[in-house]
Amino acid sequence: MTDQHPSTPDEALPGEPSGGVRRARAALGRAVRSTLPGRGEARRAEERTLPEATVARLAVYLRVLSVLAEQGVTTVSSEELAAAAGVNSANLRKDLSHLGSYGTRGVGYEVAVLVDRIEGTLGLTRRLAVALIGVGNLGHALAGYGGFATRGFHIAALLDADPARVGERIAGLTVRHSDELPAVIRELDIAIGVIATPAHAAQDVCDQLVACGVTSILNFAPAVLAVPDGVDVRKVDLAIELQILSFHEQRKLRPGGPLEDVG
Amino acid sequence: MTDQHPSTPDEALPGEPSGGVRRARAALGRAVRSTLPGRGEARRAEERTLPEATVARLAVYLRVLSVLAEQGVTTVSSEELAAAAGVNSANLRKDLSHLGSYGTRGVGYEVAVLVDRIEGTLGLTRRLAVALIGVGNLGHALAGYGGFATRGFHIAALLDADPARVGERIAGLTVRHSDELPAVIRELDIAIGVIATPAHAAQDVCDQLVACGVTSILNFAPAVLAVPDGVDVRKVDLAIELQILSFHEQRKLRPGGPLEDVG
DNA sequence: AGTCACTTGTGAATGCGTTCACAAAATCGC
DNA sequence: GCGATTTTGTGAACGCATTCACAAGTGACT
Repeated sequence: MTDQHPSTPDEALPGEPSGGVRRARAALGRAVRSTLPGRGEARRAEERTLPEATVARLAVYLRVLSVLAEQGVTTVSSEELAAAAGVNSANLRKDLSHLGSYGTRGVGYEVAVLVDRIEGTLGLTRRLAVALIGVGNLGHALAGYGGFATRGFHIAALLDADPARVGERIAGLTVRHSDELPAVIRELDIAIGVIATPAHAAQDVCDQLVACGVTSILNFAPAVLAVPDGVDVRKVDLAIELQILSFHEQRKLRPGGPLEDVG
Repeated sequence: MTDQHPSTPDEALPGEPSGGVRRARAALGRAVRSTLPGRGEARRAEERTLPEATVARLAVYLRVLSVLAEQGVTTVSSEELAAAAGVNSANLRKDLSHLGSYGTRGVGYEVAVLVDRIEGTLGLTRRLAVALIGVGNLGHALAGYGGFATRGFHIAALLDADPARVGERIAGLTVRHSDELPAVIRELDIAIGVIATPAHAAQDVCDQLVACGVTSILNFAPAVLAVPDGVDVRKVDLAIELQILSFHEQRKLRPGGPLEDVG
């Protein structure tokens, strides 16, 4: 049935559902107060609260737009862009309208403008420093993964608790011991922590990150992390993704499925 | 939003059996309700369509329950389980109620029963065969990643388009050439395809998988896949996860952020 | 200028998912 | 047996997200 599952959580997942960002807010309606200066600025819209689902899709649009830009496309309609991103065009338009009015009726959107706006919105104009903790099987791959560096991020430090791994050079970086985490965070101004440790170590590492002021964490360990309010955790869990697929796989085989309606 | 419990350090840390959660009550009562459904109709519920978000969470509950089971916990309340899984307890109860009525009022849920029900629902009783296409940086790590095999899955084949990689042995498997994909799928009864190729190759591989009858795909390539109805695609995109964190990171710095609530 | 074809931006409608709140079990103590 | 206590299961309320549908803006062409 479903073409494509959104994340989540989210997405969620889990994440949204997927996961999804666990963010704690003061739980009361719309904590959007802010400076509230009369009505003036039209560009205020870009900064205010964006629906979580929209943020996730903006990143997708950005990727598609980059490809289009490379191909020399300068203008794109919501219909085209939505198709390429695998979403409904009305949905896309509403997403973009949250950033302000950057399209031209009858024409479409200028690719370059859109790229700029989205990058600005996602805060990709400055490169955030990422620390990767856990240089095992998966962490090793992540360290070398080009996709990280391509846009807006750079891995600034690798850490591991295993003394045997400390000193190893991976992707131009030397692995340091986990004990140095606080120092590393301060020295390198780490904004994002990526946890790729075994599950049993994840909460510990997480606590350390939080204690050192890191408020954005990407967790690859198969564990549920508890964090205080104000800390964002996103979870990537391979086993869970497979299990979700397994569920649908099973459903396809079963009687009573989409095509069968017993009387 | 999602009500994440502030870092209660003694919550349910895997390594820490510190008092609290551990509950070892004797498993008596009507332990064997499952064979003789008291109300008769409970069987039906397990097959009906489950909300997508619920499926994703079931996988999380399963993981938490496994940890509890290892610790010798036999009974758990929705409140406890929800806390350990990072969700609202009413949400959890509703999720579980979709599988039927397997709790006992005034007592809670039997861990073992719940594990069984969830595994059954997710179709984890049979091990599905997974083919991994693309044995580059990330694919290599996935092949060796223990988390895959741990429950319900086994990687049955590795493939790559690069002749230089064909023949290499990874995690007990020999890498075969992508051209053999159709043969591999038939021979090994592949149910799930995992794509870990570069972005430009992903759609091609996807099309081949679909053409060979695979209807469940996990995509690690940074590309949007187009698939026909009836095919499930789940996407794991590291760059997008980081960009979402980046957005929230930026928001925290801005005036009007969550911490600025003073009059 | 006027018409036509096209596309954005957005109110309204709909659907989905989460949370609340409470009645209905179940157990325990007496 | 009965009331106190606990906890499930669920109807109802709520909030967020998606989709629909269309008015309004734009350019092209005559």
